[in-house]
Amino acid sequence: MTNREIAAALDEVADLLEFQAANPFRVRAYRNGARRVGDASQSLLAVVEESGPAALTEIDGVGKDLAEKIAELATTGSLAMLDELREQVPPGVLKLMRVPGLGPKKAAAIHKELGVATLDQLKAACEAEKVRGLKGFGKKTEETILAGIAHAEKAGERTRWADADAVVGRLLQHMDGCPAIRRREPAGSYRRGKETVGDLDLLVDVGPETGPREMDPGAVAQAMDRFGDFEGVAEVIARGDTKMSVRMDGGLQIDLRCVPTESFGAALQYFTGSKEHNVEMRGRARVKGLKVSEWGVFKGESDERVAGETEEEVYAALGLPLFPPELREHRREFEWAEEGELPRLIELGDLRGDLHMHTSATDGKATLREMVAAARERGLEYIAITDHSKRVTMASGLDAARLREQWKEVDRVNEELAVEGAEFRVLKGIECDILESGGMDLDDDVLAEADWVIASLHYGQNQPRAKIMERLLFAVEHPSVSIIAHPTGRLIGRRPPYEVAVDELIAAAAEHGKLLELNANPMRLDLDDIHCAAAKEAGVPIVISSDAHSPAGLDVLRYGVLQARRAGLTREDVANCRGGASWEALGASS
DNA sequence: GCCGTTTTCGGCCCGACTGTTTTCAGTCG
Repeated sequence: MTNREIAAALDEVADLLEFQAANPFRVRAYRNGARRVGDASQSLLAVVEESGPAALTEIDGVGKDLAEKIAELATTGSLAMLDELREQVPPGVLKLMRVPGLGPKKAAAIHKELGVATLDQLKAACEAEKVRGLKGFGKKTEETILAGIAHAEKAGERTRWADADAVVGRLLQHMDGCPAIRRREPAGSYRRGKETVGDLDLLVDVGPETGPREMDPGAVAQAMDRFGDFEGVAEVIARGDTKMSVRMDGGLQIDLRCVPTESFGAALQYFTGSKEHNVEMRGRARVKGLKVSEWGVFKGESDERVAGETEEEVYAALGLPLFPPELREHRREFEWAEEGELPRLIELGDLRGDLHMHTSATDGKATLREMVAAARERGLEYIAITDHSKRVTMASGLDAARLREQWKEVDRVNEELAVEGAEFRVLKGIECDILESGGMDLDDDVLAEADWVIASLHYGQNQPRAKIMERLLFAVEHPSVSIIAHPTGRLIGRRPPYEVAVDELIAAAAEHGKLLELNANPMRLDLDDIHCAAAKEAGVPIVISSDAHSPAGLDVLRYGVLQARRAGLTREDVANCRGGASWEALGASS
C-alpha cells in the first residue's frame, strides 16, 4: 500500500472509533498517525521491507501498536482491526458525521434510535420531524441538519489557494471600509499557504480591551455588520460576542474573529494554526508553567498576561522563534528551532529565471517576443522557451524542423538583446514528451542541441507503476534531459497523481544530477511540499516554473514559491534563483 | 494509543458558540 492509502485507512479507523465514542485521545493518536504517514516522504512499505515494523516507531507519534498496524496495511493491503470496525458500524453511517453540526454523539444517537444509516434516510427522518423528538435534539437542530445535508454531499471539497486568495483580496478591501477596525489579517490554512483551504478566517483588531476579555461592543457590532454586508454572503451561520460565521454563495465558509489589540498577536498565532502546531505550543507552555490561548500567554492559572499583542512575543514567551506561517504544520519546525536551523525561506524576489513556458508556436497565446517582453517586465534575467514536442498533436507540438526554426528565432532575439545591452538571455528549450511506449519524442541529435530539455509525460497516464517508472527513469538517465516537469501529473481536486514512486524518481535524479520541477500552476503545484522537502533532503535542486501559456501566466510563480516555502526550501535549494543564463550554471550536469 | 527534565502511569490544549439545557453537552476549530 502507498503512504496515502495507509493514511486514509488510519483516518477511517479514527472515524469509526470516534463514532463508537472511544477514548478521544486514542482517536487522536490514529489521526496523528495518519497525518505523519501522509507527511512521510519515503515509502513506508519500503521501510518495513528493509528494516521491519519496529523502524516505524522512529516516526513521531507512532508507537509499537501503530507501527504494527501500519506494517500490516503496507504489506497486506488490509487491516484486521479496521475490518472488524467496519462490521460494527453500518456502511454510510460515517457520512452522517460529515453533516455540519453532527458529531459522533449526535450521529450515533440518530443511528441508534431511528435506524438511520444514509444521508437520504437522514433527510427523510428530518422531514418527517422524527429527529426533533430525540433527547438533546429540538426543532432548531433538525432544521440545521436538514440545511447541512446539502453541504455534506460535497464535504471534503476544498478551495484552491489561488481561488481563496481572490476572495481574500475582495474581503480585505471591503473590510477596510469599516473605521472600527484597526488591523486585519487573514489566518488559518490560507495564511499557511496550503494548496487548498477548507474555510477562511479573518481576524480584526477592534481596539483596546474594555475589561478582561472584553471589547467595545459597538466596535464589534460595526465589524460584524460590515462583514455581513460582504458581497456574496448567502447566510449567517453564527454570530456571537467575538465570532461570526457566514457561508458564501459558492459554499465557502468565512469566519470573522474580533479581538482586542492586546490579544491580536496571540489570536493570530492561534487561528493561523495548524491545530497540531498549536497543540505542541500549548504542551510546551504547560511545561513552563504558562497557559496559551487566543487571548494571550498567561502565568499559570492566573490572569497575568505575559504576551499577546504580537506573534513574536507569544513565541518568545515560550523560547521559540517567529515561525513563518508556512512551516507551522508540526513537521520539523520545532526541531529546527531547537537546533537553530530554521531555514530562511525562499521569496518571490529570489527567482531570477523561468524555465518552462509556451508560445503561440504550440498552445501558447503569445509570441516568443511577447513572452520575452513579459518576463523582462517582471524583472527576470533569463527564460527558457519550452514548447511541446510533436507527440502533443492537440497543441500542434513541434517536430525537429519547426523546433530548429524556433531556435534560430531565439538566436536572433539574443543577438538583439546583446546589441541593446540588456542583461537578459533566452535559452533554447523544449518540453519533450516521454512516449507511451518509452523513449523520447525527439531524436537524440535534436535534444543534444538544446540548452534546456524538459521531459514530461502527457500520454499513457493510466499505465501501471512499473511502466510509468520505466518511462520516467529512462528520461532521467537520458544525457540531454535536464529536468522532469510536473512529475506526478496530479491536478488538485480533479485528477490523482499517476502511479509514480516519487522517492525512486528523486533518488534517480540525485544519482544522475538532474533537477525536478515544482510546477507553479495553481491547479498543479507538482511536486508538492512533501516531495519538494524530500528532494531537498536528497540534494536534488528544484526549479519553480510557471508553465505559462501567456504573459499573465508568468504571474503564477508566486504560488510555486508559497509551496516551496511550505517545503522549507531556501533560495539555495531552488536552481532558478541562481544567476547565469546557461543551464550548466543552474546546477544540472549533462 | 502515545509518551517521559512530573519518566512506565496518568495524563493528554483551550475556548467560543448553539441549542435545549435550569447548569451543560456537543460540536467546531
